[in-house]
Amino acid sequence: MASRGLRLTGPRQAVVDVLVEQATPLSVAEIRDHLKGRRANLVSIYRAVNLLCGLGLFRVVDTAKGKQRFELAEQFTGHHHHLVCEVCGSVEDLDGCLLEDDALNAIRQRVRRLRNFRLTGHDLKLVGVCRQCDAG
Amino acid sequence: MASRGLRLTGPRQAVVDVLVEQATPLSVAEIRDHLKGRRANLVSIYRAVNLLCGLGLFRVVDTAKGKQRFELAEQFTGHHHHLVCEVCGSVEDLDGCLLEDDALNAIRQRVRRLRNFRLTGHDLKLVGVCRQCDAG
DNA sequence: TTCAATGCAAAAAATTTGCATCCCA
DNA sequence: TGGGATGCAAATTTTTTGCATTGAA
Repeated sequence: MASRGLRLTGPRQAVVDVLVEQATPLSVAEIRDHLKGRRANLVSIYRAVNLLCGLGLFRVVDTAKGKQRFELAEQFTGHHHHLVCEVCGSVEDLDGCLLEDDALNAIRQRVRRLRNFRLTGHDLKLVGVCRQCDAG
Repeated sequence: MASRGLRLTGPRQAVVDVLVEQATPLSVAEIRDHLKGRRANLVSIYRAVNLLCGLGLFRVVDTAKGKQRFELAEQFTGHHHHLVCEVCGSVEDLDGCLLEDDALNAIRQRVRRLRNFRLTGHDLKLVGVCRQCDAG
């Protein structure tokens, strides 16, 4: 960070630590709720996640209803998918990839030719009902 | 709708028509911008899309930054994936499914056993750069 | 010691709710 | 004509911005 004239400050370190500890994508409000003792203004959390997304260290995950969640970039967590509960909105990670390389390469070429779309990645959301909601 | 004591009113019909015409998921604001002549208050659009989602006729698509987009349910459009531009946020539909039935069934059983998660569907977002943004 | 980062307040954007009026069935 | 739906206004929620002060390097 220093190389870009940026500083590793208390609030930023706290936000990073929370996302490292939690294995699941968190909203800004959830990050604040997990700070426990350490302090960081909500505004600073917003600025931190946006900065870190821009640096490629965090990633936005669109899973919640109209709320953005954030997680560590794939270079840290490895590629994975998400189990999203359609009842309560909870999110669990599922390591590994369900898409075959062959299928992915085929689609990459297809959308390139047909739509001039340059595929750079993908995001698979597995929707269903989680343990808690299925029981209740 | 009548069977449930609901009414097919002007604004509701207008919202449905817009989503039928457009082949891509639209936010509430985008729906309003496509009304062209017909009138519907922004609040009524919110209430309409929420009602129709509840009835299973519309579907929420989490693609935009902190905004929800809506499209017709799969029973009308058929199962498909989305090409999402990471630069401008535009969304295109891509018909068909990239996931093999075998892979899907395997994962359904796996998450059932390991996580007690009951899989009901999935959502694949193909991320990349669209024609316009790649050119500019 | 300097300039980026913070925190407060306030603005902006997105969504929901209350209530009197309207209008579809 | 009655009860659901609309529209306006106002309240909530989520996110961003302005600015004086603070603090990491």
